[in-house]
Amino acid sequence: MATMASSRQLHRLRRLSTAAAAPAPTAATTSAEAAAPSISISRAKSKLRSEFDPDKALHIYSSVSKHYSSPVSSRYAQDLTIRRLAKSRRFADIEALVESHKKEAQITQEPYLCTLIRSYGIAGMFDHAMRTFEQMDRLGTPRTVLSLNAVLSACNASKLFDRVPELFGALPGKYGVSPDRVSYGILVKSYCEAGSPEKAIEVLKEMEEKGIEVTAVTITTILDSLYKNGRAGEAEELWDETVKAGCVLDAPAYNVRIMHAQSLGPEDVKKLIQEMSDAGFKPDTISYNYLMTSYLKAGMMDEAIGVYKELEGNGCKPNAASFRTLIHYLCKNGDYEKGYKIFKESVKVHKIPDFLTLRSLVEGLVQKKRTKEAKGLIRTIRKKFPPNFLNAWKKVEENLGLALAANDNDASLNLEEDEEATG
DNA sequence: ATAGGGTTAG
Repeated sequence: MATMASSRQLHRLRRLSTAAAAPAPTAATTSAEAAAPSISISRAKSKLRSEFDPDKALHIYSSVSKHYSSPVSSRYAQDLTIRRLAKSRRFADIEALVESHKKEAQITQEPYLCTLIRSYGIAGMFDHAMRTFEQMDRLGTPRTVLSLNAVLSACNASKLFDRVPELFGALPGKYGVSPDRVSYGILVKSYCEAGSPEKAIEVLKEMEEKGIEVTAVTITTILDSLYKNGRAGEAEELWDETVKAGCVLDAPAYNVRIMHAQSLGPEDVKKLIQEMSDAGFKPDTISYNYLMTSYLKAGMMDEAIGVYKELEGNGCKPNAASFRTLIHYLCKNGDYEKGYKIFKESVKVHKIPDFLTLRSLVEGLVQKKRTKEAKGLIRTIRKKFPPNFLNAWKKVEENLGLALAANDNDASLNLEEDEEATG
């Protein structure tokens, strides 16, 4: 299974090499919709999380979408379905699905229509998003800044960062809608994503002149971009100016600073977490993950495990990244037994790490002759993962079978037997 | 009811 970071990179590359809206040669059909039984949104969410087959994802989503209640409650399910379909380049199916929603009675409600614009954005189908925005008069949907923001956002989501400033200039006049602080936030994001945080800072000046509030969200976008472009000095400057201007920075803003401090060392991270607390913002899982990671990078494994163990006491829960990072570094350090313990905890809360981490864990366990643990891990993986993951996993198992035959005479990993034993 | 921060290592 691809990691988040690399799949995002792949997505970017893919977008550059293909016309996003070009339909895949698969048949456009939403026939699943007719047959889908009704299920609750929360049930759909949990099913969608583990469903990697886009057809099945579509089926699950369709079964819930007709019970549409509000944009918020179905957003997660909708986004996930679109992402699955887009990843498989099923653009014709996405179009069929989204267009079918334009026939719903709620289409005259702007928030509902915005979810459709959003879906096209997530799929990288910006021209469809734009067309939906333009169709609003015909569909009888009143147009406010909400849909303006939706279409600008879809432009960013489609990675067309250069087009956002252009649309920001043209659309308000053309459609008689004034941009608000969110619109400006989207504009700022586009400059940052295009690698020009200095242009984003100029936007801040324009906002001040026009009396539009600059929020912590907008500042955080720019801080992140400055740090990522190696401009830490300018980031600190912006932070100080923002505080001086009386804008309240919050937990996500602190986390951007902590992200940067992480590369400086655990002491710097600890100091910032303290500063964050003192300022009245509760450090969250993301903050502590940075602390844990900085310990791991410094080879301070016990301290890192300490951070992990204290998460709960600090009112936080480990997330998928906590497990993955911790197990990854424990393996790198040869602490496979400790890694296995953490792995078992990740299974309990349904946050199993990615393929590569699991591979290095099981290989390490076998190498250390912890056959029982290795078998336990393999049993769990077979139960928990979808078939396309298991195809790659099978190769890992096969290689281990060879390694075992060569090094270990009595403990062979007879996987067929194991499979039967667990039923 | 729209805009922000995350995870390995190569």
